[in-house]
Amino acid sequence: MDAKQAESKVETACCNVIHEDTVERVKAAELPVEQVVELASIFQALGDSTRLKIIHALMQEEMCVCDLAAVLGMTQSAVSHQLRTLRNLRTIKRRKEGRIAYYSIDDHHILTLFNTGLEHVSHR
Amino acid sequence: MDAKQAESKVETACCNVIHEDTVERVKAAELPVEQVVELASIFQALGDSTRLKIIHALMQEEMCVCDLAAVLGMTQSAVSHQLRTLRNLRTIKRRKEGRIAYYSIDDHHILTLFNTGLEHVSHR
DNA sequence: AAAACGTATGAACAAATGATCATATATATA
DNA sequence: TATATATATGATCATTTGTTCATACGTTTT
Repeated sequence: MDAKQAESKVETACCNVIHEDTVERVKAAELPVEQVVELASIFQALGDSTRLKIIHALMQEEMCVCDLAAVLGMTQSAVSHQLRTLRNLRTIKRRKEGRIAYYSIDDHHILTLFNTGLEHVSHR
Repeated sequence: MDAKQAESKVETACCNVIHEDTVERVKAAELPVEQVVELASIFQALGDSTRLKIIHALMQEEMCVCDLAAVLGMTQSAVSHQLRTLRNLRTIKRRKEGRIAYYSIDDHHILTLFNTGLEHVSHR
């Protein structure tokens, strides 16, 4: 390996690899990119107070947009936008009855995450 | 209640409350704001691919910044910034040995969240 | 048919975010 | 002491995010 190759080997970092064995082991254990990205998007959906409040509300019972807005003290529009976000991620689902849209939890795995996180916060 | 009061009752929403009993019940079950905010910040920390990769790497073994940068194929600076974010949230901790900084998982509740989420991703 | 109502959505904007670059800090080595 | 190395950090910038406003859409009521 000449100087050029050695240089390119560390082009992504400003410093050299210190523990080659560690790097190799950890690289070998790496998760598929798509999996990490999807995981990140799930956590990101839960990473906002408004959306958490919506989820927690729907954990109690099915609700329409208007009632959610009243509970959260927010604009109907703001709530509707966030409901869309959560629905795109298949976290919640919608049921229409006339002009009223009822939302409820769709993905119940989310509840496990929510409760695990909540327990964590409680036990600080 | 006069017209003025009735109007202020629904000032946050563009529409009227449809199910008063539902709104009351859900309001009664509301979580404390600080708890929701803290919960959101935890999930937000996990809501980024880079940070998830860092956490997953540190789940394997303790690592220094340089090796992490090599594994992630990222700048030392970018990694350092994210490490700071995670450390501020007490998710990871730092051990210094000379000029080398070794990071490792601090909050092991995070691992439960990580694995629960991962399981969720795997099952569709 | 017209008006009222619940909901959805696009545009606009401020705030937050994540990466990069340059540089500072601190420790080790020559 | 001077230099090299590992890490930290402030400034900058492009992108993303969350809310608001205005308005459109679809259903119900009058």
